[in-house]
Amino acid sequence: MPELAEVERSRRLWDAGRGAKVLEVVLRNRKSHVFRGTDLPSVARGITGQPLFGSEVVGKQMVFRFGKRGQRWLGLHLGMTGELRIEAPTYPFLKYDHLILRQSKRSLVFADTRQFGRVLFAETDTVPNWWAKLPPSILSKEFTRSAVAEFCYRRKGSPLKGLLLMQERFPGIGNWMADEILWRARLNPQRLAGSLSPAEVTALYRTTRNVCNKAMQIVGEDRDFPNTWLIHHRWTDGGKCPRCHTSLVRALISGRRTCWCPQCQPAR
DNA sequence: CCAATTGTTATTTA
DNA sequence: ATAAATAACAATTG
Repeated sequence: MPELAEVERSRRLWDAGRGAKVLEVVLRNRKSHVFRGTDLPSVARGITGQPLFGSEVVGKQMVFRFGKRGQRWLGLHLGMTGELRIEAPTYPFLKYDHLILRQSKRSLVFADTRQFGRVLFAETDTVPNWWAKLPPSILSKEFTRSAVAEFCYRRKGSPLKGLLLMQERFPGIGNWMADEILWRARLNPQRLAGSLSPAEVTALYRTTRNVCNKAMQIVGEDRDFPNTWLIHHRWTDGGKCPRCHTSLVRALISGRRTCWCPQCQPAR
């Protein structure tokens, strides 16, 4: 379930191998869709024998840097079903394990059944283009109310649900987080971005930051989301709004399954 | 066999 | 030219 917080959790998992050398790079399923456009020989050549230098995350994108100066960049995206795991050093592999980095004390595993994820690689002392062009994180200083307001205007014809899924402005937001944010901001997901009052734009901005902040905190402390969050109620039939206990409604909006409370989030 | 799936991107439509 | 909708990608599950 890779959205913002889960991606951070994954990064942290692999980061356990920081400082340790990669003894072997195992590439399985070389034809896999996750390697579309990836030059596999340079991945193997570039990482074998190199220490894990550090890792970063922006939205749903992760980068793991290798080498003494961190000049070998391995970009990972988990797509819809990707996951990172830590296994024993001699762990063999399962069917959908695509990339395994062997260290003396552990194996770093990247698996993805549906293969919408992606592996990128670059060897460069400067930041690779695919990393440099990422938008500012939602929890960074550059993510401001006015940036959200401008985006609402530019995408004025988009339903709010679709708006929040646009990674160019809301990196890391996925299906469940979008629903969570709109529910908390009391905004109907079908409302068009251009229809928001200034107060509603403020609410959208603040709630977005808030939900991201809380999600990161919860993952950091390795806790589960409280039962007062919509996420626990949105998938099951007959789910009730945790706030007012009205029956939740589900429909396809912006092509994505969406859940909301008709009482708290009126259509207008 | 059909529909659905916590994502992105190329193509089509308006 | 823009922006929004749709199809496609691949695999599994009910």
